[in-house]
Amino acid sequence: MAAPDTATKPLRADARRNRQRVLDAAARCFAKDGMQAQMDDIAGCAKVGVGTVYRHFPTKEALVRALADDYFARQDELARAALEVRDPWEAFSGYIRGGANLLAENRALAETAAERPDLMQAAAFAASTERGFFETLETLIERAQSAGVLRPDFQLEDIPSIMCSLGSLQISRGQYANWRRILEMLLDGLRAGARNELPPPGASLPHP
Amino acid sequence: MAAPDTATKPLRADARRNRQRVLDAAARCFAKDGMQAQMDDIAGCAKVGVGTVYRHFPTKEALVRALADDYFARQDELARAALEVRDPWEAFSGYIRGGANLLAENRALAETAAERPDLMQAAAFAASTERGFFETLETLIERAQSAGVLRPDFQLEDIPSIMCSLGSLQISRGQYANWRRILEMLLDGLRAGARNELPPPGASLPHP
DNA sequence: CACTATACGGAACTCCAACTCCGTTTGTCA
DNA sequence: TGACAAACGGAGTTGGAGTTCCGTATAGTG
Repeated sequence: MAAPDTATKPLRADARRNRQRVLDAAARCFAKDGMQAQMDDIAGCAKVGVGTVYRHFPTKEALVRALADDYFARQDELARAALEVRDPWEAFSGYIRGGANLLAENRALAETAAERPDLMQAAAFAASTERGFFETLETLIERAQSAGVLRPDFQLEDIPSIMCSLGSLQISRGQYANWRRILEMLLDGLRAGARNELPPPGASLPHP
Repeated sequence: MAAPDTATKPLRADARRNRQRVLDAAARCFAKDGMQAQMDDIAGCAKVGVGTVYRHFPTKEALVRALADDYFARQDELARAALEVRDPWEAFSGYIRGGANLLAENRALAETAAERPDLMQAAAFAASTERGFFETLETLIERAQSAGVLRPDFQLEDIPSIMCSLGSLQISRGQYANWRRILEMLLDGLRAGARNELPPPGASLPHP
């Protein structure tokens, strides 16, 4: 899936510059208006014709996808940075907070997470550098669980769900201003020792 | 805000029947396809012409609003029923579970909660019977907090946010199948005794 | 300084989904 | 049962947003 011919030829200088302007404009417009943002507006915002937008990104979806790639590259950075944090709970919860903040800044991606999880998932897998993004998350989870600070029944798949949940509170800028409170309450529920913990999913014994 | 002239004239028998068929069809279509559902499809599903749909509901939004009214009437019922439950935690958490299930059954309302909270709020206020819906929720919260089973910093406004969050996981039927797990973990975080509780919002002293 | 491939701009096109209109049908009531 | 207001059906209209097309402009090259 990695680009088979990334070296298809270096872009002309103006083309490279415009491509970036379009990306920046798209980020701004999508952050502000969500998927409502219109291609013409993005073009205008980038001070470029619509045609130029379409030369670089053949469809609106392709443009969103490009932003999603960028987003997951940052998520990946956050997760890696969290690996450096000593305290396993701070590492885990710090990543969750940071990731949620990142999503909170882009309304269109919050919408996409709810409506097109497939697209987000594809972008998430593409974000992998040498070590996969999800593997990094898995490590954060395992560390926190081994340290006994994260409930043992927490699973990797819970992370996208949590992000999507919190993201949905961002779609309507203004209402639901309390999303951080909700997140903190949820985090309290994720700590080991919360009432209704179940045994970890696939294991009946701890590591021998 | 209650209908000023509900008695504008009794509908003709066929009109009354068709109105109901449209509502039923809309409920089905919106539940299945979310806001993507098309007016023509709804008409077809109700075995009725589009014109008939529009005679009863002048816009798509009006149709959604009618469903939202119905939805909040049920939410109201749930909340009242919860008042009858002895155990204050069961009452509170039972309502939350029931309410989330209700929203989970209607994709379009889950989308609307995220995108048009204003519309949902209006419908929620309209749901009031003699006792307001939100007052009932407030009572559930206070009872649980007085009993020391719900964290004292939990607020009424957290309920719509929680519903919206969980609802967003329903928008893409299929992905995010773990929403009930997320809810249970969140509920664990809502119980009194969770780590990072803050003092209740407006009070520095308990009731004297 | 030509010359050409590459890129640009934005008017025009297309498609789709909400909504309208009007000729036809049907319930109601005297 | 006849008359008429109320309701119906669905082809057609409208508007809006994504996408295309092509004449013009410009970066890169010999």
